[in-house]
Amino acid sequence: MTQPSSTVRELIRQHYSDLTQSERKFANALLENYPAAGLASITIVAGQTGVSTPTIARMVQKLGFKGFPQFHKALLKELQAKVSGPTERRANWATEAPESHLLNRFAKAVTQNIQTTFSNVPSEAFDAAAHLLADTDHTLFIVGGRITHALADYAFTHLQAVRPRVIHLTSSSATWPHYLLDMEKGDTLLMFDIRRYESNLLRLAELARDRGVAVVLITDQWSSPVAEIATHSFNCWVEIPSAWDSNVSTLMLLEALISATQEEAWPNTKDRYERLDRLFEQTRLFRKPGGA
Amino acid sequence: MTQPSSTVRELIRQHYSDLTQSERKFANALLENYPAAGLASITIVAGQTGVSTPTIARMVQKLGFKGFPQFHKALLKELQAKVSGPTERRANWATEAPESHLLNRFAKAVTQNIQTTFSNVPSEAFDAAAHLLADTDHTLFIVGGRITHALADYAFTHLQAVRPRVIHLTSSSATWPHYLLDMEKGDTLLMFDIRRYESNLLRLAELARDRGVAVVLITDQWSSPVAEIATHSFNCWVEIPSAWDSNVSTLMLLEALISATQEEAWPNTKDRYERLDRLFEQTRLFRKPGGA
DNA sequence: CCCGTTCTGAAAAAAATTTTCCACATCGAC
DNA sequence: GTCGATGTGGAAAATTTTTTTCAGAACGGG
Repeated sequence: MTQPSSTVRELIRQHYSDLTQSERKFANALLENYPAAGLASITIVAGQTGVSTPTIARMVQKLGFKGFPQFHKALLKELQAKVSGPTERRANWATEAPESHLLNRFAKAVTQNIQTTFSNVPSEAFDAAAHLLADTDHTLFIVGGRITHALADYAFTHLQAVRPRVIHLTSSSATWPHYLLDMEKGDTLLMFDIRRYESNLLRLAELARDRGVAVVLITDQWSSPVAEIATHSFNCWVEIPSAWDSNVSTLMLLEALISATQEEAWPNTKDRYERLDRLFEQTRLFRKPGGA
Repeated sequence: MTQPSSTVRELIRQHYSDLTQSERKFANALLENYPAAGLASITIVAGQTGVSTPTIARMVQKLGFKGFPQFHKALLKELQAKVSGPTERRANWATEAPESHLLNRFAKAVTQNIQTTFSNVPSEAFDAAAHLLADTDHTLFIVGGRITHALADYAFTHLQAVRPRVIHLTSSSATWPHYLLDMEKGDTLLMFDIRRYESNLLRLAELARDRGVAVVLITDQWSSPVAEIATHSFNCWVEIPSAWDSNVSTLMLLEALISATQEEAWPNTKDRYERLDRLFEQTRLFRKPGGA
């Protein structure tokens, strides 16, 4: 993928690690509004980004251009090439894919799902659920089904960073009795169950409830039977034109919950986060963050 | 500007009868290559059209602009509007939640990420990557990092349903050499690496490439160093106002890739899907679908 | 906590762009 | 064929944009 005459977009990616904070500010702005954000005069571009003109000038030189005018011309050339290429005249400027491409059909369906999902989240239940997830006085158990196993894993990784006493039940239901042994009144069970609902998840939820455990359920728009038992349950719209279901909205709700949990637990867990950061530094397996 | 809300295109049509021969020359050139042909400097624009600078200057004044810079700005503004245009910015997201509720802030940030991500996917590379993932004559390896492990898992679960010969590398890098042993020329490695890029993933990618394996990378907007090596790489916008990154857009791109893969591989794998369905029925662990 | 390095933006200098002015060319009318 | 009106582009003037310079600020390492 290393081509001599690459697009400005590629040039930015290639040189991104060389860029300074202010320069990245412009790089990000340009990538987010490509190529329009780079086609005005250097003065205007700098003003819109909130940096000075020399910063822009220095950056385009790092990208390999002799000066801003050359950079400007390169962007323009790309724009022109796009028009003469596929004869579509009114094509989306920012998007390369034609309207009917799978990418666009997919984006449309998923955006719709996300909107519907969010419109249907009861905010009190959401806040209450976040409160449960942030309760470090009790243990938090997480479990998912066949497909949602990955989501449970994701939830576990993040919540474990936020708070102690988080346990991920492996998806093999044979091991669940062991975990049930340790569940106590006041604990919380975060559960994922989307269609092709799994009966052993329902059984687990029942047993957990009987032990005084609060159940937070993330399910699909048709609601898993676990919803009857759950303390709080949230519906995510998952349907896409495909043989399987999309979990984008599910992940989005999960992330929102994690975010709320973190916000709630922050005073208690800030130190925890910093310790985790230091631990990663020490292992030297991880590079510094890429940007802002 | 007499008409504040009319496009330059419309202005040209409106004033076309007032234009002189040379002026029409530029008008036609602009309409044919809109708006790129008007976004360079007046000198260049004039040169490309084959007329003099005063001609251009007089014409844009006839169109109602004070000068060429104003005309330039108007074109740019139209271009910019296109980017944010197709996205329906919903005024009220969650029906009941107040504007400032975390849910709404979150939805806003993530929607922005998704849009930008999709705008930046090169459709040819996407199709090519789907082709690689659908190639059942070779083995497909999947690997993720610390956080993206869950995404790799998700990808594995779905792709395994679509095609045979899919292998998920556990996130423990100690076991990777074993997998490398079995990698052969023509195989594909699907890799996730978002910031806090992991150096052992880079090493793995290098070794895989050396063995003739195609690397498909899903990374963040700043690009993992693996991108240098990858056959195809895709950038996902992951930034949210939080200490960690959102993987909603990442999952969305992944699902789109899975969807494309499935579409491509369908003739060969339809039977596989039906067999899988029957197997689930037989285990009796799963209930019938809940809805539509 | 200090020092050296790197980064950043205000302002001046340099280089362009845009505009204005004016002479020449073109065209149709008489 | 001459005249007047209109259209056109070369070149200078006015303006703006781009670049350079430099001093202060921010950052990171010891």
